[in-house]
Amino acid sequence: MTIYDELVARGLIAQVTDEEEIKELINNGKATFYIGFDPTADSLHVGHFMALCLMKRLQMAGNKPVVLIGGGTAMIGDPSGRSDMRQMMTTETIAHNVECFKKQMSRFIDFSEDKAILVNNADWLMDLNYVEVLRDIGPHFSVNRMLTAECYKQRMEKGLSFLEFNYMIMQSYDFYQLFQKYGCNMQFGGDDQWSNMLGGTELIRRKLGKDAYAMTINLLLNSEGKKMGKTQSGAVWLDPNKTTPFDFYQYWRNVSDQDVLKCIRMLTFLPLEEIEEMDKWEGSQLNQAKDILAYELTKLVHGEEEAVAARDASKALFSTGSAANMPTETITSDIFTEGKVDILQLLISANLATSRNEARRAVEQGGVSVNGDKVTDTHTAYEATDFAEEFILKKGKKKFCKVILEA
RNA sequence: GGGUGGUUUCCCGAGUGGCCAAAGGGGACAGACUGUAAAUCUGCUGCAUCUUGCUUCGGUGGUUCGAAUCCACCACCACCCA
Repeated sequence: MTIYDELVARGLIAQVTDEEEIKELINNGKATFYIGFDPTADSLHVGHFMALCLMKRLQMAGNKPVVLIGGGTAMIGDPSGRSDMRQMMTTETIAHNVECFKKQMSRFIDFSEDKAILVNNADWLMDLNYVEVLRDIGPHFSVNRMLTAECYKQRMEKGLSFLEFNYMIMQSYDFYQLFQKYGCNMQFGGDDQWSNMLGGTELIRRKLGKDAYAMTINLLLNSEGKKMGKTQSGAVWLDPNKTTPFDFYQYWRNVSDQDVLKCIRMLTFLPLEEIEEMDKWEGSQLNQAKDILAYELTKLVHGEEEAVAARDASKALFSTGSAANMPTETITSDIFTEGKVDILQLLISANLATSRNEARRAVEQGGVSVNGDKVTDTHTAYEATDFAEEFILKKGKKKFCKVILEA
């Protein structure tokens, strides 16, 4: 099976500029391709992870990846797929994020022996001269056409600033630069990037009279059409300090029935034959598939050890198993008054509630338990000696932790 | 630059002088049912010393016994005209 066919079989490919040519190039390991990542946060998230997996797959097939970190484009902010303007980021924040990205990337992509290149578009975008760029690039873009681009459509109602409007031009310029510098003839990215990417291929054609190609991968959407990898409290991060391996595991363990197989297909490296087998599973059997998905992804992102620990902790909570790998929260004795802590304060200190009101509600509604015993009285209090033994605090069905009192 | 409309609690959105911690919906959270799924039903959703109290309705000042509601100025946003 060729790499292109595999990408199709996994449901990854969304749009391509020239299917035959792209097949020819990537199947034979002749492509030098780039994917851009704007450092808009201090950690990569699931969307980036998909792109990195795509890179890895193509790299394994002999193609050469160019990782472009958008230290320059992040100064502008991509309006694609957004209904509101991005918060402008300070130069310092961007620089910090660039460093964080670099660190995380090396976990997924092999940069040794020139097998992959990492560049930052700040290196060429920051020194551009306004008038020169206008004269050089400007004539090749039609405002009329840009305005009809899908990525700006949503913004035509809410408003689009000139700053953001220029994003497409910057991204196109990147491709043009990489084409010349590194012979980079392909750009890949999320499907929301399609119009920006086309801007680049067009610019190369007009300026250099040469062909370049673009291909987008499907965004990971759940059955309700919403982007996956987001929780109410924000993105699911790859940085273990921002999303613990356990929470990461739980996120995937809890995807809905309809989404499991899609996720396995798109995100894991499991062989397709194995996946086809799972596709036959139904009903509660899908829980196994969810476990596989969660385990595989946690392993890819955090390593095998963490994946085993997360799976273990999850078993301890939902079936039987040791409490050894449970998430822990450490408290100190300064939350004690007169040698005691009440249950409400304890919930807050263990990060299971944000206010006493919220904690009280949880207790009153019967959602809180300690070591398996339901706590019904909001005045329940504990002493230091209570924490000498195992103290497992649970709020709701899925949130819990082992509380440890620091001496 | 001119005009018009707007800014309400996580989001949408009602409220135009006291009965407003603020309708309704969504989301979130908790409970029941389940398979750590979905659907459904119930409760709940500012903070706290919790049947009392305190702080919120873009910002600042003012009118009033009393303001999310009235007035002034400022800021921001959308639309129309230039």
